[in-house]
Order: sequence, then C-alpha cells, then structure tokens
Amino acid sequence: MPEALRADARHNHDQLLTAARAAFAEHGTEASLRDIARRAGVGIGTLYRHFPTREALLQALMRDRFDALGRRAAGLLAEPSPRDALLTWLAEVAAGSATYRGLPESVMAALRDESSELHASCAAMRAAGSRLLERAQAQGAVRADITTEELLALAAGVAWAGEQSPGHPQMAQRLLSLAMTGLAH
Amino acid sequence: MPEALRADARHNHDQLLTAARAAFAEHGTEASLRDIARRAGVGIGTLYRHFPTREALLQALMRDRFDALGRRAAGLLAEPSPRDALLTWLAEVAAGSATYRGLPESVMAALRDESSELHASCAAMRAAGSRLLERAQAQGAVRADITTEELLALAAGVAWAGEQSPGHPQMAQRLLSLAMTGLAH
DNA sequence: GATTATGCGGAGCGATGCTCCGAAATCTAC
DNA sequence: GTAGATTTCGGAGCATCGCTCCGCATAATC
Repeated sequence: MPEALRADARHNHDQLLTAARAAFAEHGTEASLRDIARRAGVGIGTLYRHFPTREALLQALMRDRFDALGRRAAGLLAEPSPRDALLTWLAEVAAGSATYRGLPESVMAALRDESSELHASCAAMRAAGSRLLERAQAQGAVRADITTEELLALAAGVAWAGEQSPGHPQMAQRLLSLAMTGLAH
Repeated sequence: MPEALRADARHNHDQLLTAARAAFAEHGTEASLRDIARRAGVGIGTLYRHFPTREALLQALMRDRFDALGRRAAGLLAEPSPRDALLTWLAEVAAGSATYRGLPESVMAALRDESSELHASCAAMRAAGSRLLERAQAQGAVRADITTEELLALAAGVAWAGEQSPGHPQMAQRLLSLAMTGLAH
C-alpha cells in the first residue's frame, strides 16, 4: 500500500508501526497516540497524516495477521479431521484477537465495517473460515445451523473473556472447548 | 449504605444516580462524568465526593441488579428442570450485563475485585449461581467439570459479543444456547 | 544549485478525569 | 431564633487526551 512515498515518509511510517506495536502491547489499544509519536521520534501531526484514526493504525498492524489466518484456514483444509481443523483455526483466531488488550473490539469492528481499509483481508479470512466450517458441517461433525458470523463472534467473545480473566490464563481455550462440545450432556 | 447524611447530600446522591442511569444508557459506561454532574444539577466536585471513581458509580447502579440476580437464582431452584433453570438464569445474567454498552467489562471487574464495595452482593450472587449449577450437575444435566467462574465468564463474554454485533440482535441468546448444547455433534 | 511538491512538527482547540479549597448550606445547642 | 460548629458544595485549575491546521523544512527533479 505505501508506494512512491518520499524516503523520510517511508521511514517514519515504519517507525510508527514499531512504536505502535510496543505501545499497544504495553498499554492496550487505548495507548496514547502522542506517546506513540514520541516513541517513534516523530511529531503528532505526522502520526495523524499516516494514520488518520487509531483504528487505521490498528488495522495496519492487523492486516498481516488477518491474511495469515486466511491462509491458515486454507491450509487446514488438508487436515484429516474437519472438526479438529475448525477448532484449531478458531483457537488461533481467538489468540490473534487477544494480541493486545482491547483488540477484540477492533476485530469485531473491522469485521462489520464494510468501508474499512482491510475489508478485503477481512472478507478473505471470513471466506476461508467458511470453507472450513462447511467442510465440517458436510461431514456431519458440526451442526448445520451455524453461521460464520456466529463462529467469529464466538472466537472474539472468547478472546475477550480470556483477557478479562487474568487469574485464569487458560480461560479462553477452556470456553472455546466448552462452546464446541457444549455444557449440557 | 448512605446513612446520617445531610439532607442536601442525600438529595444530590439520588439525583446523581438518576442522571448516571440516563447517561450510561445513552452513551455507555464511558459517558462523561462532567455531563452526569451537569444533568444532576450538581458540581463536578460533588460527583467525585459521592462516587470517587467511575467504577464506584457503576457499582452503585449494579448492586440492586446483582442482589436481584442472586434472589432469582434461589427462586429458580424451585424450577423442575435444573437444566432449564440454569440456562434461564445465565440468560438473565447476560442480559443484565448488557444493560449499558461497556458494562460487561465492569461486571467482570467487580467479580474479580475482592476489595470492591459490592463484593458482598457479588459473592452472594456467585454462591446462588453455584447452587443452581451444582443441582444441574448432580442430576447429570450438565458436565461435572464446569466451574461457576467459567459460567459467569461465559455469560459476560456472550453479553459482550452481543453488543458487538448490532446487526444481529439475537446474537447473545444464540451464542449462549450454542455454548449450552455445543457446536459439535 | 534552483524549483517544486511533498512531508514534517508542534502550537493550539475543546474536552476529558480528577484535585483542592474558599464559600455556602445544614445541623446542633441554647 | 440565633450562633457556632461541621458538613457539603461548586467550580477554577491542572495535566492529558484526540485531533486540526499551517508555516517551514526537506527530499525529489531538472
């Protein structure tokens, strides 16, 4: 996406991304943008020119991850057990959504915002996930009335619950597995 | 809790609670505290004296709800089907957690904060929920390895996912029912 | 080296959460 | 009712936030 930029602009762009990664990791997605600019050795105006909104900055960091998850879903189609493939993928989506504190909100926002910059990556990931789901359903391993939206909302919700339960580090995995097999007998 | 307060103080306390309810309903839990003070016809200093933190204000609004959910759990022990009783209660916990946008975070925070003002209400609700869960487990309607923490995290997570899916108004109910019976066959 | 266009920086705006203390209102005792 | 003690009020003020705007610096081009 950043093509034909002036040398200093390209440099600042990269500095901002590294600074943002560090700040988001440290303070969550609500980290101070002023602080990110400071860390990057850049004026606040420069940050806003490169990334007009906080969401744009987050999405620039998420794009690679979304693409990777899309490819991963495609790869998991080779997995012999459709059920395990789906569960593995969901766990990875949840883990990715929990990279930064507060990220699940942004993931859900990106999923529903059609005008988003990374709607393409997003749609590709969703489509790849759909194929994974349909395969599991065709084989009868998963209920037929589940939609991809529900699956992704579930993964994000589980990631959210995980980051709200600091005392129980395995909460996300646990809830995901419960949702898969059900609480009831 | 507010005993032996001066008349004006008591009046302002009530005004603040009503104003807070309205503001949180309108703008979510991140509503401006200055605005709440303004609506209550009160200075900002007065708000902070009565409720030193935003969380304190939210908890004052949540206490009644927590108590009610505790009593509700006790009442549902009379329900013939332990499974249905548990599911009904969980749905009501989730609905209560979604009263205001952003409330699930505060609910989870109150659940884990032992020093919280409403830890008593909180513990009572958790205990009542536990009895509901144990009854369902004793009857074999629910897996034996489920904990109350997991149940409450699940309810909050489901409430969160619901408010992140504005296009799908039934998402919370749907995810809860999926978690109950499981995605897999 | 001169010209042009692109990108940079930070002062500045309005709003936020929160503190602090002089002023005002209530309560108590007579 | 009045005086005095005590509680409560109110908002000015501070630091910080997200975000805009425009004069200035700097890289690219010739």
